[in-house]
Amino acid sequence: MMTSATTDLIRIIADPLRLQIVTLLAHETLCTTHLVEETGARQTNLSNHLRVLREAGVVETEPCGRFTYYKLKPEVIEALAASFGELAATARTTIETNRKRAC
Amino acid sequence: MMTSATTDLIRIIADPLRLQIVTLLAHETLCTTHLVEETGARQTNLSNHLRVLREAGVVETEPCGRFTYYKLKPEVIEALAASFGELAATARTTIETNRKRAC
DNA sequence: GAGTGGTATCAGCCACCACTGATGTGACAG
DNA sequence: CTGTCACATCAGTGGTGGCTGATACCACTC
Repeated sequence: MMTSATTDLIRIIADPLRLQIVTLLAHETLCTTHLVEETGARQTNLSNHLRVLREAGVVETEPCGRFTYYKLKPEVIEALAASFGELAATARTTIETNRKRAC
Repeated sequence: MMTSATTDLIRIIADPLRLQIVTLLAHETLCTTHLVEETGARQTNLSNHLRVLREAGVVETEPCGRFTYYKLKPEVIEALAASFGELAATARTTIETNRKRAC
């Protein structure tokens, strides 16, 4: 099933910059400075998006002196992957059995 | 890897109504009339979204007299699931090995 | 043919949201 | 304490995109 929490999550991840952030964080835990370098976006802009990701529970912050490390929470992406996997399996069955509603 | 085609796909699926359409079509091949009943959206609105999904290669149309059946292409959702699965695996490894870039 | 029902297209409106500049806060170095 | 750097917050703006009503198109029935 696709819960409404999952739907919200997809909307949040669907933004190009946020998806780029998530992809970068999947490979390496980074702080804002690194993300500014990697994405080329302004610090303010990034901070806004990171706030959205934080409030959605996609990333966690870890203060380190003046820096703030952002780490991606794997279970969130795993849940997303599972939802899509389930949806794909359902779609596959529907096509293979030609399940169709009569008009 | 997340190709740019995949990112576009996510943006397209992220819309609430389109995600609802995709979920419905995953379970059963339907025509526009059914989708109007199920979603409660206007026919015009649905037709617009279906156009987007069609042009993105997410769904296929199958004319049947006056009706038009819409069927979801499983391989598209499977590709999406695979991308997220890969991303989740990478994120899991990053967390477990505490991979982190120094400031 | 005329009428009806299913669907697509078009043009306009409006709301949301991404981006920005300015500013505030908090931590370190000198 | 002062300056600097990393980061967050705020208010304003602009553009994209979703929704709508009107309309056109096509297939079927009579």
